[in-house]
Amino acid sequence: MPAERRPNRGPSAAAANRAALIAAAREVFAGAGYDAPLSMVARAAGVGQGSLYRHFPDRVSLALAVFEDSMAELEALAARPDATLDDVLGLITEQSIASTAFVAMVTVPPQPDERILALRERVAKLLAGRLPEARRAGRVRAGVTADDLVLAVGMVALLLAKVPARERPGTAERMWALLRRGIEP
Amino acid sequence: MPAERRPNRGPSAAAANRAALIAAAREVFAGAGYDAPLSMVARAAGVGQGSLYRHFPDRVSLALAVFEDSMAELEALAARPDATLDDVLGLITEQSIASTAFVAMVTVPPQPDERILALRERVAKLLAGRLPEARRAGRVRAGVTADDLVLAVGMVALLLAKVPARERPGTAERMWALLRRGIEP
Amino acid sequence: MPAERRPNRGPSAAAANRAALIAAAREVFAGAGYDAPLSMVARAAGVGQGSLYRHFPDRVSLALAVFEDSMAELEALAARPDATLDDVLGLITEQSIASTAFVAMVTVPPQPDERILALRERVAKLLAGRLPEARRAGRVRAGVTADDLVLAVGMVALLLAKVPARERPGTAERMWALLRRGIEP
Amino acid sequence: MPAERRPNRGPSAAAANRAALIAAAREVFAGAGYDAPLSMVARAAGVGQGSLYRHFPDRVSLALAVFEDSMAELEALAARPDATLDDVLGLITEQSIASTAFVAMVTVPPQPDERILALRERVAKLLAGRLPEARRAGRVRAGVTADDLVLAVGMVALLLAKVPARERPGTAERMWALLRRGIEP
DNA sequence: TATGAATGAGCTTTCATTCAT
DNA sequence: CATGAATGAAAGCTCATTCAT
Repeated sequence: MPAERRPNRGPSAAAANRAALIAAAREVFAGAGYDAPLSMVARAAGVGQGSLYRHFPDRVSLALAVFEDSMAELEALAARPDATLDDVLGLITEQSIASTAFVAMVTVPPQPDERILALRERVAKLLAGRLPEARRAGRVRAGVTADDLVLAVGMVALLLAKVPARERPGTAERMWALLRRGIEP
Repeated sequence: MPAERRPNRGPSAAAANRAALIAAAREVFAGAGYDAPLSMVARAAGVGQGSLYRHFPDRVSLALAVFEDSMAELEALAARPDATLDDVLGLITEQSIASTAFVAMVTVPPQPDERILALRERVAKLLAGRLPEARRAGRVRAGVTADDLVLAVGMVALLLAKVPARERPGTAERMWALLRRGIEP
Repeated sequence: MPAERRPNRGPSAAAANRAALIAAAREVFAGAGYDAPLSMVARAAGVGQGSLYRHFPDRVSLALAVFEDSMAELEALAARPDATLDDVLGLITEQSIASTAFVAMVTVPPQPDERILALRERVAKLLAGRLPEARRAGRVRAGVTADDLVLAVGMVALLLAKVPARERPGTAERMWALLRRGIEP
Repeated sequence: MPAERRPNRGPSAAAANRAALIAAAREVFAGAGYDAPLSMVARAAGVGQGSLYRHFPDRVSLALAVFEDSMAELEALAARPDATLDDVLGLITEQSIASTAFVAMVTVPPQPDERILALRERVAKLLAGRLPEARRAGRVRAGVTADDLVLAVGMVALLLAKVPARERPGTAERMWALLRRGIEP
């Protein structure tokens, strides 16, 4: 009688498990950092280790899934015709504060992983999309590229990741005060 | 065949071992980050595990030794009467490029270790010392504090740590182009 | 040639592993003392280190499992209405001979561990339960407390632990010959 | 410049070193137990590790030297014509309280080491010497042998070793209250 | 397909012992 | 002959990954 084994809820549970894993990973990555043990994620999701590996064969694929939401949110904002570059940067910053791992990983990939680079491209594209208009509006200097912005965003995210959560808003504020002036004409 | 036991080179090897450990740690920290396994350092130094622990009882004391040189160099520059804030920031940036771990650790301590915080203080003081003059020279805006500079410096170092070595100079250049404008009046 | 990797026998091996670990620990504790390396237990059980730690996260929990049988046996005897104090002491002595670590640990806890102290309490209570009757029967002097008995029992167990197995019965006999006279009125 | 190496005080220091090692070992064994690191002994003695090994090639030989004093004290007492068995047992008990390691090791050797067994013999002989007289004085029952006494003494010492120092006198008292009655006719 | 136990590699740390100086 | 650094073999423990059920 090996204690109480969670019942095999069958294939129909697959989608629910997947969702639970993503939600759990979001929490865990936020709380314990991107390097948290995967077993912690599985436990938090109430799911077996094996299921985690079935859905997400490695840490990166789990992270990608976790970050997809944030990414979508970002792209949704960027797609709105009235969204300015500042709006986009603002949202990224908010996301950095809430989930440093996401922005840092997306903008400054820790390993040369194909899939992560793809994400980075999406961010770059999204920023590039807002850039011409921002230039016209006199918000951005000529020399500043979308790549510069990606790097700046990532840089701030890396910093925020090292800062206690309660100091993040203030720190983000201070760094963007510098960077914004550096971006403006 | 147990591999080849390293001969006991005796006490005279102590100094050489210590130096080898520091050099190896510098490499390893640069390559694999500040969290790299200490055993890797010992291996890279060609030194037994025990010797590493004799010389440096914990990770921080090893790091302090590794970074002492850089710190001294920095303080030497800051002590020269003709050194400007830009000179100091420039040197820190160079150091960030060469040894990202140093600047990142000093400016944005990963753990609240007494000794690391002391280093941070040294850097902050050193920057603060150059600040009034830089303000008088019209190089720095009123609102910018030494703390802002420490954060900025750390932020760039964190970014450089994630970037392949050969892209570091260019990346540092680009980020400081933004930040410098943010700092100036 | 990395030796021969043990095949992963799957979850069905869990119960068997647990039992093997307990059995191995009983042997190892008896042979090498309670301070024996846990890795030795894992090896003796033919089980990976990780499995040992999964089943028993620390030394104490392993010991508790090992000793639970003995404890139950003891309490079963003490619960019988016709059991005398001598019977109980006799059984403890037998157990001391067979598994010195158990009695020594329970009666004279090496560390102030909550769970071990609880075991000690169980033994003390169990002896105390038989004491009044033994006094009435003229088998125990007035001044002798249950605590005295616990100490005496532990003391003998410690001694037996240091004595080669084949000399244990005789040694126990001799020591109890002294102690019994000390206990009687 | 490797710090401050203790000067080599030459051969004449040998005796002083030896004495310092014995004194240090006595302290260390008492404080940190018989299993304390030998390096701790060397440090406490202000002596190099190598010197420790020169004087005492293994832990046992160091222990023997440490215990020789106690042994001599014991034999001196036993040699006095007016010393009773009780006196000798009393002194052993005192020694047990002060330095549990000594009595435990001498009376119940942890390993079958020739030299330790010899010590045990000395204790047995010493007790045997006082036994006939104690029997005549009606202090000891006929069946009780010197070996019984050695075992009893060792047993108490083992117990005391497991008991916090401040409880030792009381515990010794209680156990000997039992044992003494067991010994008397 | 889900489960969670099994596995062992790898890391940190300690310490007995050796040995160049 | 003293010194103390060098050495590496454990030991404890964690975790990514595999795999029988």
